[in-house]
Amino acid sequence: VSIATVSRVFNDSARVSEKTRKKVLDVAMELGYQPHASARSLARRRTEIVSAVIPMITNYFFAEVLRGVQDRMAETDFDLLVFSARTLDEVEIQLERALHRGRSAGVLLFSTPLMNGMVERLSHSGQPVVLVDSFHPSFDSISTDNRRGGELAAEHLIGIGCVHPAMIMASPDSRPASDRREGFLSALQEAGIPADDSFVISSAEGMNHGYSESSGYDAAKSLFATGRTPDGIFVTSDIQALGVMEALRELGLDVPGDIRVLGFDDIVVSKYIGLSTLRQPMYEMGSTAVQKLMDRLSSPDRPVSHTVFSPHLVARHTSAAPAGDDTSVAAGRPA
Amino acid sequence: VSIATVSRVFNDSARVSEKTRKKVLDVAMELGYQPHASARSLARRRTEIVSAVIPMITNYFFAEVLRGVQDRMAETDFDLLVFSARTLDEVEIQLERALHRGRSAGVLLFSTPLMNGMVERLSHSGQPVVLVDSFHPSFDSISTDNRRGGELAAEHLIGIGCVHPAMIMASPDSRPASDRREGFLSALQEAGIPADDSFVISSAEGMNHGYSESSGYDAAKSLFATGRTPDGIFVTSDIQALGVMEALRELGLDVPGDIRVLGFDDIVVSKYIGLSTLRQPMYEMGSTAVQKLMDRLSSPDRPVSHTVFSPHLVARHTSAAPAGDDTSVAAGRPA
DNA sequence: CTGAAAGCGCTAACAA
DNA sequence: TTGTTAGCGCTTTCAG
Repeated sequence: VSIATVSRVFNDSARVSEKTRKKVLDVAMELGYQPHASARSLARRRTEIVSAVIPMITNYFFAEVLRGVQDRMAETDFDLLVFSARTLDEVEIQLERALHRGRSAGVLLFSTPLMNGMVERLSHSGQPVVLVDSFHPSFDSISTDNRRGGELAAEHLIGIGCVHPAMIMASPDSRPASDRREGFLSALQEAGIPADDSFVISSAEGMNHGYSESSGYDAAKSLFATGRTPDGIFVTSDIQALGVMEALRELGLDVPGDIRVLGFDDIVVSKYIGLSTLRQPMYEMGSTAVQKLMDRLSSPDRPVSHTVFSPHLVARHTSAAPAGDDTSVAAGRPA
Repeated sequence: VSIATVSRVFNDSARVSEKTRKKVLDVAMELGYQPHASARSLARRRTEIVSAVIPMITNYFFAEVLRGVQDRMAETDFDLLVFSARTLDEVEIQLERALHRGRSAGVLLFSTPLMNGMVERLSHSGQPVVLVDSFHPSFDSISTDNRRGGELAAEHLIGIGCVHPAMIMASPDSRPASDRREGFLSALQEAGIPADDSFVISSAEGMNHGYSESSGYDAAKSLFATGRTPDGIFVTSDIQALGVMEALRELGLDVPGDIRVLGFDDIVVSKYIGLSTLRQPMYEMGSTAVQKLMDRLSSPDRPVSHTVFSPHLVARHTSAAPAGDDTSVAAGRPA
């Protein structure tokens, strides 16, 4: 019944007899005793908290990734502090808050390009960081092969017979969005379609880097306002695609009859509205990110590692080929 | 340049001259000094963290509520610890974790009926709790008038001419779901439709209390398997309604031509798929919850308070009345 | 294997 | 207005 011994018990120290361990545990249970988190981390000089900094929690993409994060985290003794932001400026503020006062042991930074002094700020903080959905040579990261995603999009659209493809992308400041454009355009050219930037229209900026229903809606409207009449549209996210489809409906265009739509992400609702898309393994991205962070926490000197997932096509109703064409048979409309 | 003085500066104590305050702040800035969170909360005997315990973060309803939580929280010095769970059992585990070791100053408990020993456990923890989307006389709470929601649903369906309404609800264990049923059935009877429980089919239980696309899908399938042919369906959540609509599509039924669908919540995607629904002020529920918690933290002895929001009808495409009928003109399909 | 004692970095009386 | 001092509840040498 000493004090150091209790500490040993709660830290699984080897140097404590089975007998006293049990005694301590019993009494602790009876009294409802639990070691105080703050005192513990003060003494140990480390916390058991990880921070997640997330631009726009509304975005369903993050909801999926978060599930992976939470599930993996539940297996550890760490808790998750969530900081969400609506704009890039807010991300910096929230990141600052996350790094603040040594509250957390490490941070997961989502979909945020590392600007200006952020790299130094992060290194200087001493906290390990893992980048999710972005890249920087100095930090562990998880991302998707967005260029490849763009290529797959172009190939699919061409495969189902589109001859006038177009693309609606999020802000060009979003690296994933511009990588997807690059892959898309290059695959079009590869296929003999003389593609250039006029094939691409960018969502209005602002909130959430253009990844929103409303920016997709606006972009679609302005696309048709220019007089172009594409027969297929690749959109950089499912969430934007929802807005695009709403706009098409208002324009009296039938999907997939008059025009095909292909999104990106494969958020949960996509299945239920029959939206064709390029799937990112969101859940895995989340859980892998946590794993990477745990690995680095336990061995800080390991080399920086980057994991890149490949997107894959999920063809559904909105990109169904004309009857008789079976290029998209693979997935088809669910059931 | 003393130590207590620095503490005073960082705690906005009045008893420090403008001059030294500035000096301290300057030096702190230069050195990048920040008071250590754990040490501070150990000394003060209180943390600046609030825990949110959320069943199934995938559910878009929570994503919306969380936005309200985050926004309000950003105005305080508190950070948010998120614990998500997939089943009710997991909720208990996560709640336990949230109350553990005094990590947080208070907790927000979402959509969870207080079972068995939970009331005592919560009171015993010493941490204030605010219930969101559930009710218990002993704790502050925020909820929606679900019974009224059910009534509104029935009135709307009847208003657009439905004569054989049906309802697909989540698990009967979900209090919001059964309150909605109660309101729904009583309004039907009020209108002269001899309604009883045969009008209602409950989603399969399991994950997330039946609030999921797949459980909506399954329920719709089994509803029609019984041979019933309703001309309108009230579903207890938009998320389930997505599954219901998918099922109807497969059954070859046109919405709203053959049958009308009315959801609950008004999650973001509902607007984009034209789903009629009963809107809960999710954002406000989240921000109000945080406010209530802050209030209680600052004055623990205030009387328990309960806030009840009223749902309101958002009529869209899926409940459009036959041409010529203008009962649902108010909202209509979004421009 | 167990206890004693010295902090971890800060706050909060209490003096000065 | 500022400094001194005694903890907050735990971990961690260092003895025993």
